[in-house]
Amino acid sequence: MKHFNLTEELAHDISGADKEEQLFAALSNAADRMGFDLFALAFDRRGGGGEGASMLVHNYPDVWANVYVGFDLSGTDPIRRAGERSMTGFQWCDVDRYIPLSCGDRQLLKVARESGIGDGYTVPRHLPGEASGSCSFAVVPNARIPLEMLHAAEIVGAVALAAARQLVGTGSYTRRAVLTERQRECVLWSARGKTAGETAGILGISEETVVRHLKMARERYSVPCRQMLILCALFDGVIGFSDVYDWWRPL
Amino acid sequence: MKHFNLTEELAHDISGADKEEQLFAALSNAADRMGFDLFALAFDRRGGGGEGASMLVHNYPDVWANVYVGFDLSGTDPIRRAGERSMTGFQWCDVDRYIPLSCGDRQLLKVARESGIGDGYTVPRHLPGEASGSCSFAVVPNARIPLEMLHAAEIVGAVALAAARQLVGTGSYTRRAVLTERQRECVLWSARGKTAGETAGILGISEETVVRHLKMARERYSVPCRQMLILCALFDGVIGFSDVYDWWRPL
DNA sequence: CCAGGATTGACCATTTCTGGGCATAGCCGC
DNA sequence: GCGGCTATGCCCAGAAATGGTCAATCCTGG
Repeated sequence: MKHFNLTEELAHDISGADKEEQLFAALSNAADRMGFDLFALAFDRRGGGGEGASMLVHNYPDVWANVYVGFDLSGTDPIRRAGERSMTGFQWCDVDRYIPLSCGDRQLLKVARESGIGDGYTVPRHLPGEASGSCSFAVVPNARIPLEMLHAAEIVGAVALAAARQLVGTGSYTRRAVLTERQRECVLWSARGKTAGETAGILGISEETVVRHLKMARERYSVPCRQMLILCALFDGVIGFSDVYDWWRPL
Repeated sequence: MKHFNLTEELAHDISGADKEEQLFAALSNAADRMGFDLFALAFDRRGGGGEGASMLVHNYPDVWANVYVGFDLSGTDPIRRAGERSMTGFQWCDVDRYIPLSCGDRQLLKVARESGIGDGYTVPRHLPGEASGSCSFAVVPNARIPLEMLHAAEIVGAVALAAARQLVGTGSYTRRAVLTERQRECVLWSARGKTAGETAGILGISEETVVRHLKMARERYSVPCRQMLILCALFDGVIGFSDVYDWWRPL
């Protein structure tokens, strides 16, 4: 029962944290008790009104933290990208099962290793339209990752993310723009690669009207171009991957 | 170590399932071993258009299943709604911490109880733009919910959802085209809403060259327009939502 | 060494998109 | 009814994207 009780205990500590410092202390203790050297919790809330909030709690080496923040690597971090493709935690050495690694990605991981970060385990969580976050536990280079603790890490990470969500606050969360049915249809066909003219034919309306719908949709999301309109709709779940999937998959 | 080993064992069984029947059997066994009477796993690929876009595996009483499906209660189900607002599993008796319960919601829960479904624990998971799902474990009315097994249920549920994702079909990524680093960068900035000219300034190269990279990238994916190029890159994990996140709702 | 790919740069004609404006009609809530 | 939202249609000017061709440099694998 050792591990089980440990998980309970750590989860309890973490969920009791009501300040960032307490969360740091609890996570620090948790990482240590589970046999990890490092931890990093990142949580981002995206409010519809634009006032987002985020939290970053970690004990990564300063060298790496400075590089990461300085070069704003969070945008291209392959670990973070993999987190968008997994429903469960994953080991970093397995990221290429989730996403392809580019040269730049490998370079980033290499620099991380040189900065004192070895293998790790990341627990990702997403709330569509509201927030995304991840909680990672890692060891120093060449150290053994405590495989028997990954399930504990999964629980502890999840609890930590829930705690972070509480701390960041769900208060003024407002749903973002909603598209009308017609707008949604136009965005969908646009995402499927149709031009305004083709979409007009499909929907049986004038091309000018399709253009108008897309124009209104762009205004709702306050984006200037079609690419971003489609991405916004995708993230909001207004359209889904599977809506578009079969249009380019058959190749 | 009993619970810990049990979790490992059940997780292994479930992740080994490669058919819906095997998943049913594994979940059935898991629920039983953890002290639950009932289980239900629902997985939805966004969009719902194509075949195999969703999965439902459960051993709920027929009475309830018929009512649920017949009246299409999934749309109003408070448990499901709560699942969209939680990053971790939750007990059904705590749903009002996540969402306000309307009279209709309470009525729905009451009918469920009369149909033989007591308290339960639901593990929700979301992948932005791709899928949402939940895995619930429940007991019959007036039975004690195995509180000491909730963490195990969290793990088992997550693993079951990951398995369902594999079965439904979008789980494993297949490498189609690979973009060069430069192409990837151009696609990324394009996804962030930059025009070829702006991207050129950012990358410090000529606009013509950016256009060329995007052209080559489109050819690799055999798509005619920028929208689909970006979607393909997103599908493949070449770029991620987080890569573009902060650009499409900047201020 | 040579073939092939990656990267860079340029030009052109055509299509498409974007941001303005304008107008009619229907529907819903106050 | 009035105001607001939605849907529809049209016009225009300028910006951007697309598809095609040509050419130079650099690097890597055979």
